[in-house]
Amino acid sequence: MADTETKPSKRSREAAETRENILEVATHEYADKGLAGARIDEIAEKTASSKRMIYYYFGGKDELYRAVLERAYHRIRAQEQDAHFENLPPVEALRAIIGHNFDYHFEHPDFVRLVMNENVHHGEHIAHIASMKPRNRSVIESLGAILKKGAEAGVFRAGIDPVDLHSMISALSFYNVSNRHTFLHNFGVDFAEPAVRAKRREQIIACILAWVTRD
Amino acid sequence: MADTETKPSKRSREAAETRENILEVATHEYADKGLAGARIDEIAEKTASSKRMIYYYFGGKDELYRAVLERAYHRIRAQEQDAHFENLPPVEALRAIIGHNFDYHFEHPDFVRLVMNENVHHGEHIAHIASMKPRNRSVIESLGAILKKGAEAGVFRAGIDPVDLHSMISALSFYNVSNRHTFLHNFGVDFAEPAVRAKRREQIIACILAWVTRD
Amino acid sequence: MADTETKPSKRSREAAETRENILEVATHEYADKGLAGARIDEIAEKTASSKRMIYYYFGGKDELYRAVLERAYHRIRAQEQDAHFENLPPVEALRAIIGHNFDYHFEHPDFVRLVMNENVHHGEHIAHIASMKPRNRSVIESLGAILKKGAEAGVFRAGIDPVDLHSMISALSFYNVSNRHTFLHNFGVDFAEPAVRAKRREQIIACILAWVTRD
Amino acid sequence: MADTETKPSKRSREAAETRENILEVATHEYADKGLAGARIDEIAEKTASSKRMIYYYFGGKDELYRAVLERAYHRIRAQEQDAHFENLPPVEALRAIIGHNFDYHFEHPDFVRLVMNENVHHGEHIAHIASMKPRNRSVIESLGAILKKGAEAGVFRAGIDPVDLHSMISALSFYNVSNRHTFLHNFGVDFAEPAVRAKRREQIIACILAWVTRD
DNA sequence: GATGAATGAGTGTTCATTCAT
DNA sequence: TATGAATGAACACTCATTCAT
Repeated sequence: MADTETKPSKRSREAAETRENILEVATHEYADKGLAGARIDEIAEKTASSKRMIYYYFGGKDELYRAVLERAYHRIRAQEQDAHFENLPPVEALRAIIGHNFDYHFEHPDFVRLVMNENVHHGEHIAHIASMKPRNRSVIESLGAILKKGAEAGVFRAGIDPVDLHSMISALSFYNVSNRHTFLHNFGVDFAEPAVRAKRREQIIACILAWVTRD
Repeated sequence: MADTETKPSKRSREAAETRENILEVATHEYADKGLAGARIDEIAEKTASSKRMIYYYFGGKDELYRAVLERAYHRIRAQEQDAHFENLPPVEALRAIIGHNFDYHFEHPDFVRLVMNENVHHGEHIAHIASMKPRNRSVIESLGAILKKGAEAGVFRAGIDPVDLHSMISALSFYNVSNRHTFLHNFGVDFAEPAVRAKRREQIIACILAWVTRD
Repeated sequence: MADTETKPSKRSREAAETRENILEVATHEYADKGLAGARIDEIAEKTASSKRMIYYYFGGKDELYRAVLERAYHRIRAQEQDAHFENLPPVEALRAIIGHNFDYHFEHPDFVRLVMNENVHHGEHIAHIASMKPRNRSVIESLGAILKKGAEAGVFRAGIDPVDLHSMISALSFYNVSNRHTFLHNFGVDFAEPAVRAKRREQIIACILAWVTRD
Repeated sequence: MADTETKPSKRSREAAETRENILEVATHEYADKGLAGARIDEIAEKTASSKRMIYYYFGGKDELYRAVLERAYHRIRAQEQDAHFENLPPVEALRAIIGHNFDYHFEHPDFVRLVMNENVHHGEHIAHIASMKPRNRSVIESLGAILKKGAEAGVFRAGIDPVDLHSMISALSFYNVSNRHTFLHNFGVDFAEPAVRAKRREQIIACILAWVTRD
């Protein structure tokens, strides 16, 4: 029956929901407390299902963490691929990309915190996740195309490595979320405050544009 | 008694050494595994003394962590205060400060990782540490003085908030250490490689200078 | 319906095959790991059918174990009954019986291990299996007949209890399989090695014959 | 101080008692239920101390099992070494050794059951215990000396391998304890009944002597 | 000041079994 | 009859912390 493919059974649909529900809860817990600090019991409790199901679907605490990490990365890459700024003039395209990246970090603190945690663990878990590199490549290619167009148009310096550019954008976007609490305590400025956030957004765009345009 | 200050007894000298030894070991453990991931038993084992001493001197796991965090911050602020670049011309001074900050992060990954961890914990522990703000102020004052001198000299734009400038420098320096592992996995570039590190050092300096200098 | 016996339906034939397949797999698992050590999931996985079928056909882990145990005992008793040595002269008949018993143990380690396991469980499961005693009786009767014939012929001592004789044969045959691993480790001799096995076979026959013939 | 060696502190004496108490309880539990069937919680409960102490002293379930196994073997070998029958005439010495071995098995069913369990586990744990072989050697040497003396005196056959002899004695002694429950169920004879036991003791001695003595 | 022994609450994981389709 | 999903009780093991000497 064609139906079996187009209409998944009620059972399997519910199963997918269970899985997704677990991932959602776990994402928040791991982001909030880190891999070592999160508790399987607590994740299970906040879930619509049970602790047993976590083991049924994911195998264990670490494997669940990896599934969470993979999902988080897939989401940001998917967003990046959805956003097509290549048709804009180079400067506008770069402005848009930086702004988009900046906003994404702010709107997805869980992603930022998962990445922090993964670095705390020396990236040992991300190493086990395949299928990540092809997605990363497209980000770089996109930046590369804009840089090339801008260089040809004489608005950008030539010779800028798109990976370097990406690290600049990423570093400046990441910090606002990753270091929010210590920065607030040390300097009394909360990056999450709307006014501060808007100001920083412009500064970061300006900073990077200044870097790519000046000789 | 004046004696206790001028001639510390053998006992108290040894006590200070024990304390320092514990802090050193604990710094590395907390930096390596995070607060939740670190183990008191493991810290004690790597120490020249015993688990009992940790409780004797610091009270518990969290208190030890706070002592470690405080010590790490004191050290970076001390270094920053030792480095006096105010007498250099503004551009040179800023170059020196950025380079110094960049290098400090690279040479003290434990500090970077402790700060990451503290943010994972929403800065709840740094909040309990007093005596941090005065030290932070001096960093900002130092940058403020340079900005002012540069603006007066016409080389820097006017109206730059030294706190914003500090966040720029910090973000760009921090990222290379904090996100080293995920960046390596995703883009195949290891920030810790000497050539990469040197290149990024120059780019970061260039980027910030481009931002603060007048067009 | 007579049909159900003479022409088993396809369904019931398949059902019998499913049952038998489960028993075969379970026999090996229980023999290998013991009742407590065996895992229903693992048994189900190695089966051509599923975990649900185990519960459908047998009821549960313990009941499956009993079915396995019963089947294993039925098989050895069936073999013993198939082997008719009563027509041989007493000494030859006894030789044949001992040799046959010795070989059976070697060739059916799963049976030996199931019996070991059952004794570990204080024989609580075998107690629930009916229909075992009549079969055991025939072994004893067979030995009794040979002993009687031998005593009458003057080659065996009189007054030997066939149950005692059976326990001698059984003990000497069982040990080679049941204690193979510890004996190998302790004394460096592997009963399963062909040369060792052949030597022991002769010694055991000789030993028991010496016992029944000497005064 | 010499005292520290001759007079162990109260603490360490109590610690040794705790260890020993755990071993005693664990021996019985492992012997009763097997490695897979025994429960750490249950062992802990029957102990004068706690579950945590089991992990403190032994490390885990398997390691505790190994400690139990090692202790059980050390005890039987120690008993064997304490019993000196070498000065008796060969036949009497052998009688004594067999009787002693037979009795030991009856009086130490835990030992027998631990060995059964170890064989269920394919001897994988005993393989990790060092220091067992030298002790085993002395049993064989002892039997070898008796066999030699008996052969020289013309009462025993020449050429009997003491390891073979040991396996005969061991097999016949072991079975009465190891297979007690199934034998009782199958043949209605309880090896543990005093009369049965006494009868089997004599039969086993007679059987082995018949085998080793010259016709 | 220093050490090994002890503890209880918790932490990840596994198990036999049952349910819904 | 057959299958994947679900369950709760139990299980082995770990942790920060305290006690006794």
